[in-house]
Amino acid sequence: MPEPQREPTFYTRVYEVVRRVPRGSVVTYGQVALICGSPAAARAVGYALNALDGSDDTIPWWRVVNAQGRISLKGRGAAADLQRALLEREGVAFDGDGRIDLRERRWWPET
DNA sequence: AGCCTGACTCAAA
DNA sequence: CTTTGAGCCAGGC
Repeated sequence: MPEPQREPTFYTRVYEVVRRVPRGSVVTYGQVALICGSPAAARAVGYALNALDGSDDTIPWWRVVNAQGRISLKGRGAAADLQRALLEREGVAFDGDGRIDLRERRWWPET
């Protein structure tokens, strides 16, 4: 029998990683890419999350921010406000420039 | 198959 | 501080 199913796709890996991010913590796109095996595939991570489009509420997409600790949905308006609201509700604080203190909020999987 | 785009990131100027 | 270019992956035409 030929291979019934190949390794999980990049999307799948992204979802699995994001799903493990605990409440009140955040990760960066680059981090997720690294965990998925492609250190420089941060763009694909964003693309994967974009593909969710709210159809998968089991994935805390709002806990993913860019490397500067800021929300990358700046150009999408409503979604950006939603993300910030959701994070603040989990206890994640933003400074005057809309940045999160990654030194304290960054989550990292256990090897 | 090729080319373009995008919720990204980093280094260099 | 800002701007530019290159690298990465998947999807649509």
